[in-house]
Amino acid sequence: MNNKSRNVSSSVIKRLPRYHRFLGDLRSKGLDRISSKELSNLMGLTASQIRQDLNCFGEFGQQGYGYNIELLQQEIGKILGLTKLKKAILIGAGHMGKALAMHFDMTTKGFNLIGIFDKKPSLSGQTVQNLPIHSMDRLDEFCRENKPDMAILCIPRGEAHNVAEALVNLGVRGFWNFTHYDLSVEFPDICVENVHLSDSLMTLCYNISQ
Amino acid sequence: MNNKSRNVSSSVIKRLPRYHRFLGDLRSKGLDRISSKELSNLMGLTASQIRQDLNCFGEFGQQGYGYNIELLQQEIGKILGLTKLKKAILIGAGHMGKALAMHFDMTTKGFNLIGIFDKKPSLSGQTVQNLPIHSMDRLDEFCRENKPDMAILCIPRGEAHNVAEALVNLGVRGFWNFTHYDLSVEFPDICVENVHLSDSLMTLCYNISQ
DNA sequence: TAGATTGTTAATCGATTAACAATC
DNA sequence: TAGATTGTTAATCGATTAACAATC
Repeated sequence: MNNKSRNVSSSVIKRLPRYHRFLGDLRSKGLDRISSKELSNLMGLTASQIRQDLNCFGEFGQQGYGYNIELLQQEIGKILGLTKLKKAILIGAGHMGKALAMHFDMTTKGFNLIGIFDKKPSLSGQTVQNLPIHSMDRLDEFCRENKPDMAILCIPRGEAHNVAEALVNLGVRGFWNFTHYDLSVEFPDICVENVHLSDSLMTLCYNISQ
Repeated sequence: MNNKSRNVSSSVIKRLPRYHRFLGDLRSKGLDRISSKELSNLMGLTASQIRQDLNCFGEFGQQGYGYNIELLQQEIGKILGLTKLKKAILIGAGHMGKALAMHFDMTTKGFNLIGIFDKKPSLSGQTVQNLPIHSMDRLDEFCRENKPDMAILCIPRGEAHNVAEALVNLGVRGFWNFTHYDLSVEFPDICVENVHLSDSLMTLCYNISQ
C-alpha cells in the first residue's frame, strides 16, 4: 500500500468505494482513460475533490493524460484492502442474515464468509450457501479455531451488547452492524460499520416531508 | 413544524434519527429529563453539538433544567415527519425485499407499505404481510390509483434506471435505494436515500485493514 | 512545441467546539 | 438566592473548491 500520510479522513475513505464502482463501470464499457474532470461530471463531484482524494494515497495520474481506469481501480482496491480476504462470520440467520449470505458477494468486498450462527435450535444443521448454521454454543470453539476478523450482526438489538462483547474478547476486530444498537460508543477501538436502516428511512422521511 | 430557518444542513438531519433513538431508550428506562451534557456522554458527542443541532428547529430545553425526554423525542419525531405516514411501495420481492416487508416496521419511520411488485411471474399472487405481490405490468395502474410517495428499490442494478424513471414520471418523490446504482446523479430533484451495502462493507474492509 | 491535465498550494466555505450571558 | 444549564455568539478546525505551476 502506498499511503502517503497515515491518517486519511473518513470523508475521503467513504468516497473510495464509490470511485471503485464507477471505475468498474467505465472499465466494463471498454474505456481506458479518464480525466478528473470527466469523472467528476459523471459522479456529480468536483474535479478538485477527486484529485485531492486520490493524492492522499499516491500519484496515480499523468499530466496531460488523466488516469488509467484499470490501474486506478486496482489501486483503489488495494487501498481499500479488497485484495486480501478477511474472515467473516454471520450471527443471526433470519431473513436479513440469509439474504446477505445468499445474495451478497462478499469476496469482491474483501471478506470471506466462513461461518453462520443462530441461537434458534430449529435452524441448526440447515445450510446456507454450503455453510452449516451452527448453534450459538459453538461460537466460542469456532472462533478459537478459525479466528474470524469480522462479524456481521443480524440479531435483535437486545442481544447485540452481549454477543459483541463476547466476540471482541474472542479477537473479532470489526462489526458490520445491522442491529439498532450503537456499538461504537461502547467499543471505541473496534471498527464498526453501521447499517442503521431505521435511521436511513427516517432521513428519507424528513427529506420527502420538506 | 417549528423550523427556524429553512435550510438545515444534512449533517444535522442525519443525526436526528439517532437522537430520536437514544431518547426513546431513555424514555423506556422511565427517565424524565436529561441535560445536553449527559446526553452527549451517552452518545459520544459534545454537548455543544447537541444544543446547536436542536437550535436549528426551536428551543426545546429549559435553562437550569435540561430537556424533557418525552417532549423532545416527540418534537424530533415531528421534525422528521414521522407522524404523518407517507405511502411506500416495494419493487423487488427477493430475499432483501421480503426481509424488509416482513421484519421491518416502517410505520414508526414515517411510511406505510401499500404495495409490492416483482417482475417474476412466479411470485405474482403470493402475499407478504397481507400484501399481494403484483406483476410489474400493474405498476402503472396502481400508482395512478394510489399515488405512492416513495419506492423501495430492491432490484438488480441493471433494472434500476428504467424502473426509477418510470416511477418518477408516475409521481414518486423519493427512493430508498438498495441497488448499486446512483440515482441521485440522474434525478437531482428527487430524494434518494442510498443503502449501498457494498460501499459500507468496503469501508469496513479499509478500517479493519489499517 | 502546444494543449491538456495533473499534483499541490492557497482561499473559501461549512461544521464543530468553546465560551458565556441569559435565565430557569 | 445560588447553581445549573440552556440558547447563541465567537473561535477553531477541517473539508471542499479554486488556482496554477509542473509536466506529460
